[in-house]
Amino acid sequence: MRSRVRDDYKFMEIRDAIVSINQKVSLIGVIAEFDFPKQTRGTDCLCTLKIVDESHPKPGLEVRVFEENVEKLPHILSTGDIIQFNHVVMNIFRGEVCAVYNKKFSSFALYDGKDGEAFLPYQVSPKFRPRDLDKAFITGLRKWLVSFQIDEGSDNFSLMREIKEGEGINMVCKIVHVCEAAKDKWMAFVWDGTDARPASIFTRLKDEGDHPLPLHLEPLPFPRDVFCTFPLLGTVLRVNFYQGIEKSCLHSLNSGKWVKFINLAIEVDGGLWRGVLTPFTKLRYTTNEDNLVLERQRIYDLRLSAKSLLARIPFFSFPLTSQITEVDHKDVPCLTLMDVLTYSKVTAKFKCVVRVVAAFPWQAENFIYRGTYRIRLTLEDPTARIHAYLYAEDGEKFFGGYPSVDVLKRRRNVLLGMATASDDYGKEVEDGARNPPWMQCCLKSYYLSKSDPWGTRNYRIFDTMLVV
DNA sequence: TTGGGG
Repeated sequence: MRSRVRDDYKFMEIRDAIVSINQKVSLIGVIAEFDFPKQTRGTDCLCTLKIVDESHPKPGLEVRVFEENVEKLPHILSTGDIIQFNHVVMNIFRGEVCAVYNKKFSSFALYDGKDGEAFLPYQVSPKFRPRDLDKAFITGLRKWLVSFQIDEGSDNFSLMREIKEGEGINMVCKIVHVCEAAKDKWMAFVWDGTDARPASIFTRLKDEGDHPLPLHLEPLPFPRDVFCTFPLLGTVLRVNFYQGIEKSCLHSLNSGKWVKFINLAIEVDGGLWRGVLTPFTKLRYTTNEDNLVLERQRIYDLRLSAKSLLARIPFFSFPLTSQITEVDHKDVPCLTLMDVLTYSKVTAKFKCVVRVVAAFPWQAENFIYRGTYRIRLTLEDPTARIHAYLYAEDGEKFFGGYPSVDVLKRRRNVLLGMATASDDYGKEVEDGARNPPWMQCCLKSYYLSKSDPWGTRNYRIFDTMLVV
């Protein structure tokens, strides 16, 4: 009897636990992967995590934790943290071995990973009782973890430039910002140094007046000092949280940290890419020395070091086969719209490669108002969107004087990548999604009010000619 | 008891 009590307390290596089906065991391991709480069809909430130790570094053991509410589930701060389970039951579920945490008799304790020094858990379940024995195991795991590299097996991780709509994208990215974008609506901003593919635009230009194409997915524009912390090259993907899981996601997404997402959902909204963390998304262990992280940094460093005038052009505009514009200032290097947004002076001139994703007004006959060109264009590159105006003599230069409405319509259609048709009354209507071509343009920024130069900053296209 | 579905 005495020995059974002792056995109860002893940690089992994962290698031994997986052949102890239907037995109650105690385990301690490093969290290699975890997902976010979901309500089960029964009475409980569930979160699943995968633990590894030296005896079983891959693929790890799944532990399913059932608890009566989200609060009682483990709130994991980071993959790589250490978790201890007492009295979990080894089980076979759908042909796979796993450990099941039973709220009636199991307990857990969560500790910092390899960078931790303390033996005080940061979260424990009510039934947990600490013992001296735990410390030695925590120290051992922390030591082992220093040289541990996770084995990704055959899992495929997409670059930002490979994302497409659907569920189940795996990505390695750096968190560049996390904020409460609106009340109770949190958003993470992630980046891997590559450019997302331009998305088709499905909104109608005739709605542009009342419902303009958004410049960003966050409800309010950022203060400039936040933008200034964003990378200048590569797409920053906005990531939303599936309702109710923010609380368990947020603390594991810290700015500056590289993360691996498994099963990130990808949507397009207003022609902008959006990631969604769902209850089926998992976070996987990674370090700054991870091969996949190093690979992304190499790709980015290579982009940054390119010396050509076109070094910062969008990946998908290369090699700019459709030259629809000609610009003066040919010897000036191209910049990104994030360069433009974060430039240190209000008054400046730039050259960029962008797509025109919207125009207001959209009807060619309204481009000229009281004899003067006045059009607001929405410009996009992989880093940002801005409004830029085509005004007066700059419009004249752009459209080559004052051509007939038919010629203007044709040029607009090319510029915006749009098809039009006529309705039963001969009225022009838009036909289908738009896929605008890339164009080079010169941009100048200026202010409207000297008393508030940053608050009234505007952009205009200049020295640019449409040649279609 | 509960447990991703295709």
